[in-house]
Amino acid sequence: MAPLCSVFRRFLRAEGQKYTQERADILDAIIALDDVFEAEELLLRMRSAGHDVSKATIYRTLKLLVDAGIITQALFDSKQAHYRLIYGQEPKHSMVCMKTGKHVEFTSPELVALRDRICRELGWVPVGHRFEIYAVSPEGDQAGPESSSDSGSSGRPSR
Amino acid sequence: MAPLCSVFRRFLRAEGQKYTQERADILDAIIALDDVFEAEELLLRMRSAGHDVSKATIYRTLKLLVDAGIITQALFDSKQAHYRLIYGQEPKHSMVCMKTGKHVEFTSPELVALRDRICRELGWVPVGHRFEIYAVSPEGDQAGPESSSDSGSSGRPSR
DNA sequence: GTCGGTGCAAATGCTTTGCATTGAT
DNA sequence: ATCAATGCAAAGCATTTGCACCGAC
Repeated sequence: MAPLCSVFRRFLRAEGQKYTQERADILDAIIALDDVFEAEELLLRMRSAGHDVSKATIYRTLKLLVDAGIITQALFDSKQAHYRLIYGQEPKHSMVCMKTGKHVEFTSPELVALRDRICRELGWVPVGHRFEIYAVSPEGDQAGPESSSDSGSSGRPSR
Repeated sequence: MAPLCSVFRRFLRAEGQKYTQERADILDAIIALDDVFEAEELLLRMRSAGHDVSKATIYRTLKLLVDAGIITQALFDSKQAHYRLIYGQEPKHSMVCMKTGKHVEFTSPELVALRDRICRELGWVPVGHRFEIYAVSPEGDQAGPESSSDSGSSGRPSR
């Protein structure tokens, strides 16, 4: 089992906050999810697992988990916030399929190196970054070009 | 003068839509802005320039401009949508200062190369990408470490 | 026993939409 | 003339917040 609860607990203590049942349950649910997720989804899964929490608490706890460095936001091309576990994981990034909506996560040390170099050149100190690729997956490609008169424009997410 | 209006016009015609005064004014205002902007900001600037348009039209037109490949969304670490002109420009990315909130734009051909390689390795066809760096700018650094007991966590935007 | 946490419902704030009017083609 | 666009105000929706009660320390 992950040391994540201890990490969270430690973080909360340092902030003068409490480690409650709800917060523990939310963290457990996130670990069980093991993928990119959104607040609503988390709520539903917890509910069906018999661990009911209010939406407000979900949101409040997600914020804490982000601050604790345990999760981070991901998949920004959407109006809804998405999150992903990061603690103890190599930095991951998303590749999103423009045809099927499917997304896969990948890691890239080169990317970090590139980031550091760009920062150095500009005199900034790197803290973090976010990289998202929009592409067409093999499956989406097979599906053949679809309707929407979209062909002329440059690569941009369909939101 | 930019050929942007013709590009937009052509796009609209192809979609069976009309090139109206309002749409022309909005595009002009965006060109004049010459930076990352948000809907509200655009509205205000247009208003003070005597080109009043409704908020609804701003939003509707921004969507069209994105579809036309003329602008794109940017600066995702915020609850508000931000846009940036992209037509005819080298792909730009943002570096955001975690202390001052300042952001600068930069370009990076290496990044595109890296993206293409990652896609190739996974068998996907690249369409576009988005890269955002969170860092501390020289000015932010001088300001010295500030209050919020944040030091322990990994790099993540403060939202 | 103290604070801080939780749930609820109401409030926010950006963005979208329905509808009657206006305007581009 | 026709069909789409505009403006307005109302609706949506994810997220946040105020407040009374509850629970971790």
